[in-house]
Amino acid sequence: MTSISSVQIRYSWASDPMSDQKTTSDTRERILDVAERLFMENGYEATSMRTITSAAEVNLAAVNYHFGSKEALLCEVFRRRLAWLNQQRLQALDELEAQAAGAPLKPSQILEAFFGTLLRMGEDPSLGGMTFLRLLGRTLTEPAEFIRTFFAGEYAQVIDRYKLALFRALPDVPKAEIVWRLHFMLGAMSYAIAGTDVLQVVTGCELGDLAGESADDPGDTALARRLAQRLMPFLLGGLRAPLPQFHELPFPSPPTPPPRGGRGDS
Amino acid sequence: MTSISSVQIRYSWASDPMSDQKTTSDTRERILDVAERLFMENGYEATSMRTITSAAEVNLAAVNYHFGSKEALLCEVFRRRLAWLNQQRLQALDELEAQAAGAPLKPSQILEAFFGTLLRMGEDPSLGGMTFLRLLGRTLTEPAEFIRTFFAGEYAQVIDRYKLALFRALPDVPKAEIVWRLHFMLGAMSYAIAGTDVLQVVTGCELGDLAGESADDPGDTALARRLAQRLMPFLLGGLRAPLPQFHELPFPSPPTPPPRGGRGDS
DNA sequence: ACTTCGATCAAACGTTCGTTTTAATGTTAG
DNA sequence: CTAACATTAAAACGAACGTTTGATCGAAGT
Repeated sequence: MTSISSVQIRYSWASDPMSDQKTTSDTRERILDVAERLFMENGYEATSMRTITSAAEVNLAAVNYHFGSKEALLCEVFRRRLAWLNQQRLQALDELEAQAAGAPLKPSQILEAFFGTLLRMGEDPSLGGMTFLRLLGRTLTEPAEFIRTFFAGEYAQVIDRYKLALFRALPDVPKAEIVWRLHFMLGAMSYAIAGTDVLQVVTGCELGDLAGESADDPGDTALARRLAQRLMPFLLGGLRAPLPQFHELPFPSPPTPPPRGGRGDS
Repeated sequence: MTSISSVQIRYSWASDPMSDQKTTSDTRERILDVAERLFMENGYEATSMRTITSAAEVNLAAVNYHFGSKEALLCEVFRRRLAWLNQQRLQALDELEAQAAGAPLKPSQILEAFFGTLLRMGEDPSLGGMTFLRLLGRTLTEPAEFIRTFFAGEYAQVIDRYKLALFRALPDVPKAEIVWRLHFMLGAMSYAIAGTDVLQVVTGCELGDLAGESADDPGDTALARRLAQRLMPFLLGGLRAPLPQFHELPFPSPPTPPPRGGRGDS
């Protein structure tokens, strides 16, 4: 219910008639908002242009006019949020490192800067709220080529910075191990967000009980805050878990031939 | 290349002409094998019936004849693996509890029974190997209704048993907290598996270096083993992490401002 | 030998997809 | 007023989708 009334157009030109950016019609923003929600609810492939444009109450051709294609629409849905998010993440790391004055940061500080920045987006509906967080978590596993290359470009810089910060924060942990655990942490967070209604069924609906009612905004906001409180200790515990003891292969230094080669019947 | 020659049909009737099961044509199995791989590579929606049937070298109508619909095909792809997997999981828990003689199990034992059983499937190509594991990880976030209800039914029993085992293993931890962390662990594992080529790009391809060459079977087998060695300590560390201290809101009461972080760690 | 029946086949079904085209609209500048 | 422009509207495009149909094949069954 009330599916369209929550669009809340900004109308910045109404209070700022001097704006020279009248070319940016609100059709664009309305398409982006609706596409963000529908892509989250149904997935990219299962959401048709006609569903998007009719829900946004715009013409079918509007998407191709403003964005060029359906693929470009999805990328733009992410770009307008990820640009801000990853800039915030870099800025948060900058401030932490400046105030540490050369000393390595604490792992908890790094995780707070990376994951806390994201989870705080889930509390702010004007930044996409939980809708965007869920969409992000679900889309990260999409196998489509253009999505993977898009995310690779958007995340390359921020991941590299945080990786180096973790290397310095945990000098005794092998770098490969840190990369693996960064991988695990990203997965735990993405799934926890994306699956709040998928794995809830699996885990017996107890998360749903804790998440409060299914109201549009306050429920999601509370969920984001509660999720952050639960997730951060888990991630920190996993990151600092005792290392696995290897009988062999701490790193692939020797050009090890594939064990049990056999003749390839491929 | 050589995409079809790796089907390796069994031909059990060739050496066992007494088999009364001639009705089970190998067409069924060939469709399931090919569909499993293509659904993993492209996702469910982006994989067409024509792609599946032509790759399996069967007629287009064969899927509808043997399975009824595309949705039923996906469910059958999972059912033939999940039935065995979850039965193994229940059996592993039964044996652990029988040998514990009433005493609560150790968390590491429970995690090993649940996640180790799955990860060992990744080492056995006859059980689907990493192809099935990746498909499982990616499909768990699919928003389609029939997929969610299917998984809910397949996982209900095993999740409930393991949840209770964790409750008894960690009597001092609130049950809601355990459910959350079970949620996080499932996510970390699923993403780590599903994203071995997605998040690899994000994390800088160092996991790919560790995973060895891109050979079909030995690479995946080695990856599954290495993944298990890395993942289990992480999950255990997260599960046993110190509990978050709540200054307020064990339930949603006031609109709390964002808590000023910066408490010491370690 | 004829029937039966499950399995496979080619061909077509109607629908929906993303995109394009062409015309009409409203606004801005000269 | 008009020319130029950016935006929206309606309609259609060809292609691809999941599914269904009716014929054909081949190996039991009586």
